[in-house]
Amino acid sequence: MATGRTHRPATRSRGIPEATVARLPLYLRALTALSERSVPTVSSEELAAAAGVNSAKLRKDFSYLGSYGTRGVGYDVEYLVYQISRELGLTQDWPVVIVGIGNLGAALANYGGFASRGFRVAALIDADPAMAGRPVAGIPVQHTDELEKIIEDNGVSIGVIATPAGAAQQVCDRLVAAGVTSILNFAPTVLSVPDGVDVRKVDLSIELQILAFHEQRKAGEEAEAAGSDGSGPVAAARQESAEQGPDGDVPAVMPA
Amino acid sequence: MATGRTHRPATRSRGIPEATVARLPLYLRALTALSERSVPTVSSEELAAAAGVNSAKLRKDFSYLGSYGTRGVGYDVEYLVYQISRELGLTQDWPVVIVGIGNLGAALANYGGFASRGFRVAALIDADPAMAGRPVAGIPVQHTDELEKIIEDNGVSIGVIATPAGAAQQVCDRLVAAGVTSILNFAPTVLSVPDGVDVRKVDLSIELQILAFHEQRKAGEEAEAAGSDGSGPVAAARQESAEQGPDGDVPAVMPA
DNA sequence: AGGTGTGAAACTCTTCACAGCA
DNA sequence: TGCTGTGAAGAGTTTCACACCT
Repeated sequence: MATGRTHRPATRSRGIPEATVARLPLYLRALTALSERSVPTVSSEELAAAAGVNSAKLRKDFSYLGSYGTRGVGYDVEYLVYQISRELGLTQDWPVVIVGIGNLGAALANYGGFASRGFRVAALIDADPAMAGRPVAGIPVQHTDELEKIIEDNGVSIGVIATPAGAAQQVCDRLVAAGVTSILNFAPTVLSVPDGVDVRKVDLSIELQILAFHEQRKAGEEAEAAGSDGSGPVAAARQESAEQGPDGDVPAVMPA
Repeated sequence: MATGRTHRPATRSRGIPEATVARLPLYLRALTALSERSVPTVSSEELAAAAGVNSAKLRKDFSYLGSYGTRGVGYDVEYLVYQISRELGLTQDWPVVIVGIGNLGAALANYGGFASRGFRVAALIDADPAMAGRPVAGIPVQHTDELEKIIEDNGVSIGVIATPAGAAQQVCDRLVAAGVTSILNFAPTVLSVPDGVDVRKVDLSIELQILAFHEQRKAGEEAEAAGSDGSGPVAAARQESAEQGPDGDVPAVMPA
């Protein structure tokens, strides 16, 4: 890793594993659906199925949060929704700005999944003066010149970058300088940020490339398997099938 | 683990770890940039920096592909581009269909990153009859009724779902029935697919929730730290900062 | 010298399997 | 009885550190 020294002696055991954190939103989504159907309790087995994980993993994940279940019964849906929301920090309001209002930025602005969690789109920002003032998803687009003012006035700490790759680092620098400490990056570039700033990235073409890898392997195996196993083509077999591998791992910190 | 493997003692040692596969596109992007600047060779250190990983990891990753470097020198850029492309299956053409042409679907259709890899948008499909015939990114949108025909005529094995959550499973079923074996899902739902079909998902709000978790933790630590360490506010401290955790892990299989 | 390739150690995450409580 | 909570085993991933080649 970069410089660091690793272990943090102190900071106590608030240690929820990253892998667990990444699944909490999944559980939350499943729980919200149950809540809307007024289901009072769920077993780890049922909830795991709804979230698409196995029950042992789910129970282990929840064990990091505390003992919120009842043996012999299961989990109280409403209570769990609250606990997970709190753990994820969704009980507070998070103003976010979206920079780069092309198709993707517009899609993000219109995406209902944000508002339903604690996220509020505080502003849309674009470098194109022609966009300024035009409303997208009911929010008027503002010019990049206003970026710093917007961040400060709204106390924004989370920024979404949906600009072309070429503009991303520059936008990122300005966001960070203005006080943003978490960035969700859709531009296909590695962003360099100072220590203390989190970056997560979503790269559409990377996901497709991973699929292509597996797709190619299937084709190869298929050809190779001709004859080795006489039991029909696809066969039934194990559930589980498609786990999404360790995907991510975005370093985000870049040593000059 | 995606679908397939597992069983089958045979299939020989073509085993590239998932974590490595997930990083190959990152390396490829960095290498492509170097290639465009006509850089002939790179060291693991330089390339790692450009891709945002550390050099030991990069060398280990490449070691799974073979010994493509030269000790004391580094890696030949063009050669590596080719080897990685081949490994990912990008030396062949992958026709893909995008289903659901809202803002997000349109963004995907317009995304240049696809064509520049081996992906070709074979068709855009939407359920809204009013969209039919209208061109998006130069490609006319076709109605959902045509889905099966399009898949078959074009030999499509990769499908992208950008529909609302409610329609996703149905679309998924039709894609699979028509022969698609890899799906990239943008709808916030767990998709149920038969064995042998890969699903990767991208959920915008999940990424934001993970950022919120860390953001909240930062705020907490900051408050808690007041006084414990006299050296200025933010301090240097842990480098580490922004690794994108084990993010993914999409189960994709959903019972009932 | 300079930088790759790689065993081995360290760490993280997942799965097992069962004790223990409602 | 039924299902949670969890120690322990197992699998996968990252990092170390150095032998080895150019």
